[in-house]
Amino acid sequence: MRTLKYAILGLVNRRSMTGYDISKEFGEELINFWSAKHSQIYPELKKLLDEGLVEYKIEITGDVLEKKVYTVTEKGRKDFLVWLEKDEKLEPPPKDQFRLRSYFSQLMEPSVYQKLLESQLDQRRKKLAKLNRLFLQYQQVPPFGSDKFGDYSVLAGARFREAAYIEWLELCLEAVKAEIKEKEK
Amino acid sequence: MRTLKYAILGLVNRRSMTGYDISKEFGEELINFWSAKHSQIYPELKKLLDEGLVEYKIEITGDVLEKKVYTVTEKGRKDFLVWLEKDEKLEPPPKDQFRLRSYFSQLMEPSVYQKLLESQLDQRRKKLAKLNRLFLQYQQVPPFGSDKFGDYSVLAGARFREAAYIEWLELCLEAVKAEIKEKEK
DNA sequence: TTAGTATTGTCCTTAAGGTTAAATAAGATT
DNA sequence: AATCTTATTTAACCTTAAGGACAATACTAA
Repeated sequence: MRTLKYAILGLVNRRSMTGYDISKEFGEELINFWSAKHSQIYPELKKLLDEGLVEYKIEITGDVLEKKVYTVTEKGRKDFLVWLEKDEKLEPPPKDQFRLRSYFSQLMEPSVYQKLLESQLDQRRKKLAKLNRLFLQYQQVPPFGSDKFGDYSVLAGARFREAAYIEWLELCLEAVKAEIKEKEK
Repeated sequence: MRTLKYAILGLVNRRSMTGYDISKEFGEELINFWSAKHSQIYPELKKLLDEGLVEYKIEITGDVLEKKVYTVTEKGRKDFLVWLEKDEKLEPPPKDQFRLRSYFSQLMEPSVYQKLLESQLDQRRKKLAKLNRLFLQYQQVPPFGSDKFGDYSVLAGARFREAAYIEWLELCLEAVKAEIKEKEK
């Protein structure tokens, strides 16, 4: 369903930007639920251009470096809004390699699985701590309609998600530890 | 990293099965964190065969219908175990269309976003209820190493995930409702 | 002057997923 | 007994998504 199309359209709708800027955006807040390499972005921008959904002006940085600054067209804005307001069915649950490993975990030595779990936990906790630090910026929920609401909302969502993942890992870890104790008897 | 390869190898390692059986497995517990269409499975099986990681025997159903029953080879089992025990860095967060919409939600009328949120909530709650029903089967945590541990673990994980998603949706809904009330004044 | 950042792009491979086709089997119905 | 439906089984074909590798040039600040 070409979702990248709408991610880009949405970003360019906020403010004019270059392909490089878009690329950077995917490395900031968006990274918690969307990403794309520049090798996807540039071809997609070209496509949007062909479809008349965006247009660009060339700006010169320094002496010669040409930047293509993209702006959304009226057609593009409409197209984006139609997508934005669409009520869709749930997507299939995301693929998750670690869950796949856990599904087959009985084939490992408990101590090996324990190590994997601890490594995951460590990484997830660090990630959550980072999200929490970002979250501190918000003294209160920014009002819906304000610039900050989107950022706040997805950040809050990412925190819930990570916290839930950690809960799950802890549960698994408990079970493995119990097993190891059992064995020692 | 050809994760489908390992998903299939893991399944076939449990018990011999046909492509069709594998296909069905992806529609059951696995569906909470992995899936694949048969149009991916058959080519992958052929590849695994070429690599000597699986082999098959033909069984006849009825008079003529040939079933290819796949079994993992020793080489395949080793390959699978190496993957299984690998400690990997976190994957990038999964793409999520609804989060993307939320990120841009300020561009919608609050009432429109409210409808979207309520629809998502409805669907997620139904899904969680289904997971909870399945979860009732387990009186207690099955011991690690037992057949059921994998099933239990990923089911528990799916419950945490859905519950967290619902929490997030509720938080968003609160914010939008507050905004609507504010406006009415 | 050199290292790092900015900027735009192509090419190639694999992964993913949808559509269609085609044949047989098994069970239910008329 | 004939027929209808649903499940089983394998497979080709096509499109999009994703991500890594390669390439080239320009600007900025230490």
